[in-house]
Amino acid sequence: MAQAIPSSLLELIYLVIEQIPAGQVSTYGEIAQIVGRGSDGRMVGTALSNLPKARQQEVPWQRVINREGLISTGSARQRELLQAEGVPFDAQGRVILARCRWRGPSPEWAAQYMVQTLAEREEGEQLSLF
DNA sequence: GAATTGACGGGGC
DNA sequence: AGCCCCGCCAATT
Repeated sequence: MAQAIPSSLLELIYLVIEQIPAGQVSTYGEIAQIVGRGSDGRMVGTALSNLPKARQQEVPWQRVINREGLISTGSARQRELLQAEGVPFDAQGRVILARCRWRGPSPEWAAQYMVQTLAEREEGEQLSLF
């Protein structure tokens, strides 16, 4: 088995974010949904705002954006990193979530760390193809 | 220990 | 689309 389940909520949040593949993104709310344990989007935001400098190299913080597809920090640096990974943006500068949203951890991984998987999105989430 | 803050989200208008 | 209010709760002060 890989590593132990983090005892601290912040560490677990970091661990989940580390699972997001390059080129894909997730939202604060979804990370919280996966982590469970009563966490919510704000906590994920708090966790990232407190992300130690040392961890910035292992936690892909840039792949977590808000539900609007906007970069909450307004950081140009964050956008550059995402574009470099191939994350699609629309003309309004919003990430096209319909095309690069992370589907969440595999059932196996989720079971191993006792976290949740994302519910299937049956909605016809507008495939804003323009 | 109490009050405040916040890289959020959903719902109502 | 935009705006406002409210809940949620760890971290900070």
